[in-house]
Amino acid sequence: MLPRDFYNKDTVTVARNILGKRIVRKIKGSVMAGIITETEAYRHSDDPASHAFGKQTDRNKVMFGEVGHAYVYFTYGMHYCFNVVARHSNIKAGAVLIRAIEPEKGIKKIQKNRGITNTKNLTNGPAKLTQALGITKEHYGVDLTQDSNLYIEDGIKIKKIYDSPRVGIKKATDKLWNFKINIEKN
DNA sequence: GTGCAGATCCCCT
DNA sequence: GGGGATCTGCACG
Repeated sequence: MLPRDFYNKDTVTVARNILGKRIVRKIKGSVMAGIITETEAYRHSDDPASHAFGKQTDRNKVMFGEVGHAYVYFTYGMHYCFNVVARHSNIKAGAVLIRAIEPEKGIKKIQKNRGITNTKNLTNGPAKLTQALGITKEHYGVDLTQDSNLYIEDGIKIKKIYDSPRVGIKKATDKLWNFKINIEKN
């Protein structure tokens, strides 16, 4: 697993550094894993698009807690999104949204969870990958630096990172806090 | 290939 | 009571 201090840096820095790392998910003996290919940074008082922009609430409290834990939230009435709490210690809250992964292990299980068999659209979206890996609100607050049924470990080396505006938000669209890599050309 | 409507729950005001 | 860090299917052409 990645150590705790990997997440104890500026949220934007962690969002870049975590590209190419591997998410591992274990369910009853079967193992799924994938390489992180797209992320977004969400910070605190300087980021109106962040769930932690305002005060601390029951929903966002994990973003104010210890780094390296999972922040899972439910949205649009049917989807879960998966974040990792990460911030420099002089900032109160922050998290990195995992938007896409490249499937490596357990593709059959992933296809079953998604209910489709094609390989392109399996995990290329924030709600798709949570469905694919079976991540739900039961993972809210889970420590990702411990060996459990969900954690993050070192992965592959990265060459080029592409910076873009974040997706699906209406505030702070000037910030280029969406980061992705191209595995094919890596 | 593009674009839009519908699904449908939880949290915050 | 309103809107959201989304995905899918269907319509159109």
